[in-house]
Amino acid sequence: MRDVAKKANVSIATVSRVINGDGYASLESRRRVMHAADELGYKLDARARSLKLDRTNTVGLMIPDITNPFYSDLANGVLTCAKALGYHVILSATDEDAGIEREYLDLLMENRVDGILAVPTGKNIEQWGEAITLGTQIVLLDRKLTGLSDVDVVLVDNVKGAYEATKYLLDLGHQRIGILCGPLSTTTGRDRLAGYRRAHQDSERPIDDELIYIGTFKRESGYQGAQKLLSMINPPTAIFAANNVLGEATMFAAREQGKRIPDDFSLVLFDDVPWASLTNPQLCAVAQPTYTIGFVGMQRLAERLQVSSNEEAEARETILQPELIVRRSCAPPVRPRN
Amino acid sequence: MRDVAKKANVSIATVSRVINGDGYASLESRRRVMHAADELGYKLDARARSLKLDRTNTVGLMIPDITNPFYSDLANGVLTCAKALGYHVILSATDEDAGIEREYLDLLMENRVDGILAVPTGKNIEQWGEAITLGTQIVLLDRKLTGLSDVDVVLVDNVKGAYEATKYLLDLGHQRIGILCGPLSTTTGRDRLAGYRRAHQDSERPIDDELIYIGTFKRESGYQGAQKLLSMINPPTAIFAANNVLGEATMFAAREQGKRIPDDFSLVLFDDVPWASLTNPQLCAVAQPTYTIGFVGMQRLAERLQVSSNEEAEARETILQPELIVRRSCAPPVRPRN
DNA sequence: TTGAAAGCGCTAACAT
DNA sequence: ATGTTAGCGCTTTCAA
Repeated sequence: MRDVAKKANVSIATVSRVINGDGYASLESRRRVMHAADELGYKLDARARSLKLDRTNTVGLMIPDITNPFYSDLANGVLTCAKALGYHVILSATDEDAGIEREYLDLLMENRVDGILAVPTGKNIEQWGEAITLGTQIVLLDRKLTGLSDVDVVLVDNVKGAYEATKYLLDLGHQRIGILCGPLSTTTGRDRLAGYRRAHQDSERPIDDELIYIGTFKRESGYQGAQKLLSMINPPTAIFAANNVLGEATMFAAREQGKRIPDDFSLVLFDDVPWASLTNPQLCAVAQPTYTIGFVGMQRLAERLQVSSNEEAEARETILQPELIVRRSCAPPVRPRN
Repeated sequence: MRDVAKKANVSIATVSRVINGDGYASLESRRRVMHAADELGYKLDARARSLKLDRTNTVGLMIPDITNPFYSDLANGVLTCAKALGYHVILSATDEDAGIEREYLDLLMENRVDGILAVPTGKNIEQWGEAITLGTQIVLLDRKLTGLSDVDVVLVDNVKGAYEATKYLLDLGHQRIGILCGPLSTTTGRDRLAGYRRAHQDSERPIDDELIYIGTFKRESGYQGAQKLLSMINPPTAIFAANNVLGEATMFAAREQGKRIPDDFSLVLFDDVPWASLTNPQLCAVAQPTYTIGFVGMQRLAERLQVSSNEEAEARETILQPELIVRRSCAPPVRPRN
């Protein structure tokens, strides 16, 4: 900047003004500065500016796994909205690991991002609380953090989605419905299980606890869970997989055991995927407004940042609606048991 | 930091030393500083530090589309390696748009990222050249930039992959093989077409130019291209889709036209996807070491950053091998024509 | 072992 | 319309 100023025969203040299109500057200075700037290949230093202005125009985004289409679609929503609003985003993948999550949280705070969007692991409630206390602007996506009010959150009605999926299976006549569930440290894990339970209650059907497999949201867990359920002496006639990865894993497990869908058992996923209608059979799933979660989350965060210095904006909870997409992977049980 | 110093009754220099575990500091000061620091909820300011140290430990990553499993897997490789090496990454999606790419390039440079990893659109050769001239450390992924030597690049042997896919179809007896190709502004577009051509030459089969559909790597393009090819009077008996999205779109187009795979036409994709073996039929594809491209790319960049100030490290080109995965979507043509 | 002070590149208040 | 200057939070040389 000094160099540009020298070359253009003006002060660095003028250079600053020209660069920012801000204050006054004569046409002549403007021309000279511009010229000198690209002669020298000058690029503004965003760090220095942010140090002065106390804002980085950067937000942090933490998701469990970028290769899961749910999260990558969600991230896409964030990126798109962020771009429109002039923010850029530092992305980090936590792999559902509490340690990694803490590490990234620190990192983002050290970089003084303007705000953070996160699908939290659920295992660092205290740290998140601390971050909020320190004044960090946070919007949670997809999952809540129990005990942490005071945070904006954008999510889907998981109880409802799971309820409808389970109800659909029950109405088809299934008596033994297995569930491949995520960790109970997450609200998505808990709520989807709750929906499953409530549907049974409302239909006055008992639940065999053997049919509830609680693991993680990852492939291996789904695979093991599906194997276990499918090889029971009295196996379920339907399986509800609590996310897309678990559902995919179930398909593989079924193939290996030579089980046919929906002949041998019906399958519903929570979380639809683009290729669900290309599989054999086409997959019945609870669709979520994935992209929207990210997009709206970024909007909320931006709104918070506008009023930041004002009084504490009170926490808002945005709940989006899931939708059951019926496809061919579900059918009445062949040998219904009573 | 000043506050911490005050509270601990030491100078800010000492605080700095303690925080960095660097220089000398008495056990007593160390203790006092640590105490004061977390009493006050002190967090180092990475921006200020980077300003001083002239390095940000941040790299930029530019990919066309995060929802494409190829790029998200690649990004995953980058993230994983970056984490291991202590870098964090600013992610941006260009949507194959030259303007957006330029914008992000500027942004990353303004933020003084230590280096940039990019799957370039191919439309901003000049800007990339300029960035390099200005001393930015760059590693290109998946695609080269013609006319730009001097850049590290990590990619797959696209000619070979396309050659093998096409050869496989030719050997099955197909005489009319359609190709859904990406933009020729990208080396992936050009090279995959080149492989297709060379396979024909080597087998001494003519190519009907009507069968070559050059579009973009996006869904709509694939859909239109597939529709066009499939509704020809003398349609191809096989289609080679130059990426996974194009292949997926072809499946949808085929379904709408009531065409069966592989009965009515065979299908091969460039770029395997996780669910390729769950579709009906299972999809034959050219698999790429996607994650590795990202991982190795980040490694290369880190290596460059180590020697940066030394003499110019000369550009290295890393070429990984693709592999044809034979699955059920290919079969001999039903009515081979001569 | 510790402190004082310069300077990284920028913006903005103030002075001209 | 333009220039001078303080200061954002940090590291590091130099001196004590």
